[in-house]
Amino acid sequence: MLEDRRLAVLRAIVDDYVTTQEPVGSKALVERHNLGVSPATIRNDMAALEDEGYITQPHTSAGRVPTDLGYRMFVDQLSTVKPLTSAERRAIQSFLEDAVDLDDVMARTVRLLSQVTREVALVQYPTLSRSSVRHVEVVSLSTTRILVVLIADTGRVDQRMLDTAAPIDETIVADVRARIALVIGGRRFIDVPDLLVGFVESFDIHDRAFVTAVAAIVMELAVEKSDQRVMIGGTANLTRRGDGLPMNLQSVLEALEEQVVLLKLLGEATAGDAIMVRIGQENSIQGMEATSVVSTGYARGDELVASLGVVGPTHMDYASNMASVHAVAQYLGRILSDQ
Amino acid sequence: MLEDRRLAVLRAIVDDYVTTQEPVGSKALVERHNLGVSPATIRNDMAALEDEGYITQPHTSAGRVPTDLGYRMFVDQLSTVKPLTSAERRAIQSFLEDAVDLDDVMARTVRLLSQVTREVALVQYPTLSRSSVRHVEVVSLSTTRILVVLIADTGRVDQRMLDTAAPIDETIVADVRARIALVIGGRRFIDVPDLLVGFVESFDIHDRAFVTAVAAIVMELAVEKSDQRVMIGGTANLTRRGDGLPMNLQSVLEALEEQVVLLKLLGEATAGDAIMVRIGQENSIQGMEATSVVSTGYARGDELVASLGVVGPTHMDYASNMASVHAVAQYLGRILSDQ
DNA sequence: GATTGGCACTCAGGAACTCCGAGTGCCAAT
DNA sequence: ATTGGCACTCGGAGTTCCTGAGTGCCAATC
Repeated sequence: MLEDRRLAVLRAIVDDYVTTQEPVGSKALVERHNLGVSPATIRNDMAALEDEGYITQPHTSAGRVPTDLGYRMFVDQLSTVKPLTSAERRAIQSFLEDAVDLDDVMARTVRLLSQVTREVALVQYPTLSRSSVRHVEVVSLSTTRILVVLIADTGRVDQRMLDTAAPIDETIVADVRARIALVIGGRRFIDVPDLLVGFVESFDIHDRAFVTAVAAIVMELAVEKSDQRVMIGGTANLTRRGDGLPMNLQSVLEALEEQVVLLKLLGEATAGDAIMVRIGQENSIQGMEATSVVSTGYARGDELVASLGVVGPTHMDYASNMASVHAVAQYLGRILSDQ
Repeated sequence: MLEDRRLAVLRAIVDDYVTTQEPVGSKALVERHNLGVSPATIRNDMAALEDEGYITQPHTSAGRVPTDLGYRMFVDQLSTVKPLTSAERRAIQSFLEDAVDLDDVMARTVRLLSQVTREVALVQYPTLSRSSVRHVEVVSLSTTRILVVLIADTGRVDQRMLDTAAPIDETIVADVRARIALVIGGRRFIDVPDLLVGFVESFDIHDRAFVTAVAAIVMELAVEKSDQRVMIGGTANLTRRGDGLPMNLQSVLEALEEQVVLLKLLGEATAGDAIMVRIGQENSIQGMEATSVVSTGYARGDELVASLGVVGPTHMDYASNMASVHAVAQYLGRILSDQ
């Protein structure tokens, strides 16, 4: 009972602080939420919560503000994911299904997510490693220039240029194209390195330098470059909050320009399709100590292929954002699988 | 003589204001620049400059600040483009020439430009219209799903998915692939629509629905989508200025999220390889009334293929930024042509 | 006619000060 | 355990004052 009320108080504090952005006091709390007790009682609870590290005072004689730990507790208590309204669902669906290609799907998703949550949205491109090679193309652009293109069954296309020392004959290019397609076509990206064992040796010794280079590029495309892309949108939302920005805008913007950082932010979310929330300092990235990340994986069919999520201040609306992230991930998965 | 000094005064005001960000007064002016006259004389000149609309006072009894018109005059007077140091040149060159493919070149360029100028950098992907088709590929991903890929001689790759109503036979796909490659391979993108006249009719009537769809996509890729991509970077630089931000950060960030807006910003710069500067309100885009754009075209070989530039507050360092934009455009062109 | 020193005037912005009220902790009573 | 009472704290809003950088104008000078 006592414990119950304390949790209710914490929840109420987070609620109020998220909406008003101002430290919340005991009196305001009993007025707005109908807890059936007096302010004095609440004060006792608040003192206890402060001792336990869930809330803090910006200065003596001011209301309380949740700490990272407080948000954490709050989020952990959130069991029921608030469902979206049917209007929202319709909007999401129709917005996404007009997409014409993978880039478009990603672009629409990031836009959608940032508009719905009013936070910064991140969407990772489907990873190649778990999908397979739909098509591989080797094209000569000039006598010393070759373009290698890999097309995944997710619709993702990656290409890479190759400059050779000596001119390459078109017949060899055609030969390589045909044979490499035979070897890795339809196979999983993750198996590509194994499949290419011995591939180079099957060619005439004169051509091996070239074939080796092509094989290296294919491997690079299939493995190393396989999850390098993240799309970002809604950065303008960082400035939306009332001036009381608890985070350094510049450092956040800087961090968000690094693909590597974005991948790290999302990458830690790969554990299943659960919704992951990283709050403030739980997040190890330089310059993002005062931000939270809500993310989850999304699937194509029944395979997780990548992650998406939002980044915002620690005093974000976790409940809504978790619901939105969840819903968008669901619909994105559906779109990817349908098509 | 008199006119000369007025210009010198304007130049000095812009110089000082750009560095200090504070209204500049007559006394400070004679101290910092060695104009051989007294403050009183400068005051007269300043009054005249104000009458002519080149400078203004934020409030009575404060120093002067350049107006958009003042910056315009200043920029027009800048004849000599300040050359970069040889160290800077080396840095640019080595940074750009490590790029592995077109995406990488663009990413490096945008990063470079934003770091050198400390402004927001924009780089447009090479336009297709003036380049030619290096390769066209039609691949069936499934029986009702076709992927069309167009590769330009600039190294740019565009793809587009097509869902068909009825299943398509692989032999037809191969036929279309071969014949369309024959028709438009090696030709200029700009000529593609003409070349495709009568193409559909050369097929069996049963296949025309499919062929029409493919042709439509090829045309779309070749023409409509031909200059749709702009890369952006360095948005964190928007927050760098001392708090006295004369522009609304949010509206600028919002505007910069719209590809269309970016294209418009750069698109107006296509006139030759001259450096174009659009100052404040000269720029018609919503939300960017307090920003300036410095941009120029860049060439591949001797053909202009697209534009790049920087966006920043009207009180940017025009001389340096113009030099940087010019230099980066030069080197980018060189890299694109070399390879 | 251009330049200059002198001078009265303006006014934004910082410093110092006051004051209010939301909020707290603690305690005795219930 | 809860509550009303009460003394205490202190950030922030509001006010006032003051300074100094900067101006415009004018008469004197070159």
